Amino acid sequence: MVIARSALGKLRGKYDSLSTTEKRIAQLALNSPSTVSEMTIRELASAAGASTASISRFVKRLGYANYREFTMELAHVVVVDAQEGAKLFKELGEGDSLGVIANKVFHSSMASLEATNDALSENDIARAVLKLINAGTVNFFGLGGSSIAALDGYHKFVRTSLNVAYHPDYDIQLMQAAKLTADDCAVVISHSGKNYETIQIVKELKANHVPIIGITSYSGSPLARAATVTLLSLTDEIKYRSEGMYSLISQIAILDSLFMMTVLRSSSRTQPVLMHVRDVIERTREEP
Amino acid sequence: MVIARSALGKLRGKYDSLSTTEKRIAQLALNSPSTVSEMTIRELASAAGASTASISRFVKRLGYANYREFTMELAHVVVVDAQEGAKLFKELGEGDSLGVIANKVFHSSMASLEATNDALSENDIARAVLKLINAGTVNFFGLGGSSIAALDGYHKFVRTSLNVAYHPDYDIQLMQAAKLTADDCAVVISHSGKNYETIQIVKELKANHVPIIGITSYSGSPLARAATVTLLSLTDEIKYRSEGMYSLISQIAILDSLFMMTVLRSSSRTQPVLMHVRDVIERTREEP
DNA sequence: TTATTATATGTAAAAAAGTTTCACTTTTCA
DNA sequence: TGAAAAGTGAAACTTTTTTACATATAATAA
Repeated sequence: MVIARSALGKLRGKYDSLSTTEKRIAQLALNSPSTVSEMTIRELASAAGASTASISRFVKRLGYANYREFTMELAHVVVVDAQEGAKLFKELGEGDSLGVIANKVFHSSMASLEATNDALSENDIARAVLKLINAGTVNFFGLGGSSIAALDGYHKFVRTSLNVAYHPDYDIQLMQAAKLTADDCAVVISHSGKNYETIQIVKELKANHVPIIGITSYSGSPLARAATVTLLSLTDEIKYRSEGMYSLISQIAILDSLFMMTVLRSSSRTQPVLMHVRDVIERTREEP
Repeated sequence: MVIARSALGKLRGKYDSLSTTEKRIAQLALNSPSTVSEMTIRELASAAGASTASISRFVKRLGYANYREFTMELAHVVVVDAQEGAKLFKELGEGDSLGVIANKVFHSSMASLEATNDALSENDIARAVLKLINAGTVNFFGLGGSSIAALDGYHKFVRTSLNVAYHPDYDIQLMQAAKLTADDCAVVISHSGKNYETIQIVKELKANHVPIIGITSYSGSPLARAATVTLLSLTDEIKYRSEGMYSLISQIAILDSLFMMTVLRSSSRTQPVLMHVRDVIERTREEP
């Protein structure tokens, strides 16, 4: 199989065998492929001081079927080049355009999702799902920035057959926690995992032996230690001013996953999945 | 530097506002950009069951000067895609394990972010940021599922020097809308862009000439048409039961971007960015 | 509902782009 | 030196693309 030579390669390769006029044309294409790729045959002809006929013959001699094919390949060259150069934007530079800022934000989010996904263990997920679908009531807890994720969890799960509860107010969350039992399930969300009020809630839950699904970014945090199952919402390593920003998206994606799995449970066709959940749990009784 | 929206981004961004015939054309281009990039206008017309005239108008509507420019950009996409490598996730199979389900959810989210990022135009972002930083008060509106994104917007922007407001209650949102003026700014979030209550709010805002930043997934929706600036939160094409699920993450990422840009404004070191915002706007006065 | 207006779409003519023919010039080499 | 070969541009010709126009269809208002 013959490797596809780039347009510039062909140009350089045949350069010596070209006539004077054709060399002029080739020169133009080699010097500024991007410009030439956008020219019509007439424009190129006049730029090279040649006739359109010469250009037409020129591209055929290079092996292209027609002029359009030639410009197309020139354009490819341009793209590849541009990408090589653009690779490496790490940090947000001071003079960055809005487009670059947007790119950076989106890619940080995507990196956070990727990291979070990588860190999830099937075993933990399975245990979490089992707790959820067997719970009398499912209760979401989250304060400050994490209240958004908690609210989202409520919004999603309220569509299922589960009994769910969430209250934005801290005092009510605390009272709610006091009412739960070992038959219920609590989903506690906290980026840092050590917010004082959140920990008060966790203590209350522990006192009542309520199963806790903790969603936090720090595996060593009080929340992570106290939780029955911990799901980590990792963030992209490059931090801006507000590091909690990208963890929200990871938190939500975790909730999405739990939601999807819970929904699938009710579908009879996906009963096998549920069986599999139990299997996974049986198979791994050791625990962290 | 103006961000180059990819051809696919443009296609996805405008897709919803296209006519039936044009959707057919767009579909072809989205499905096999490489093939289409090599077609003449006639071939594409017959492949799409349309006239050459329609194709010509179609590419102009997308913002290209002529058909050749369009095929050229499609060819670019091909190169970029080929380099990305294969993305092999398809649908969720019935017997999929929990780990696979999680993978799928996360990758759908990432794909949604990618599509959303692709479809954002720097021009639109710039206009949105300018509206925000010059507004007397910034007001978030969102009902149902989108209330979460609205709340998130409030949470983020409340840390800035801007005056922000958000109320979860519909009636209060409506009253709040009635109080705003042309000096304020409204951020209206709605996945479908056509929720009845949301549109009532939009009408109220329009009556008062309040600038509207619309965040929705459908470029042809009433919200998108009414908004001063529309930012599209695209979702991965593969839909599950609840398609709004992945748009939340895109919505949040858009808000993150706006937030970052707004924050950067207050840093004196990044004043150039702001200048650039104005530049971008000056430079691009046409367009919808 | 019907009239009216806007939107979509294809046909066909015009314009633009690209290719080929042909006559003329220059170069090559016996 | 002079025939054959190669190079070139003008113009005829073909193909491709755009635009103008007419018609159909959908949306909107009375």
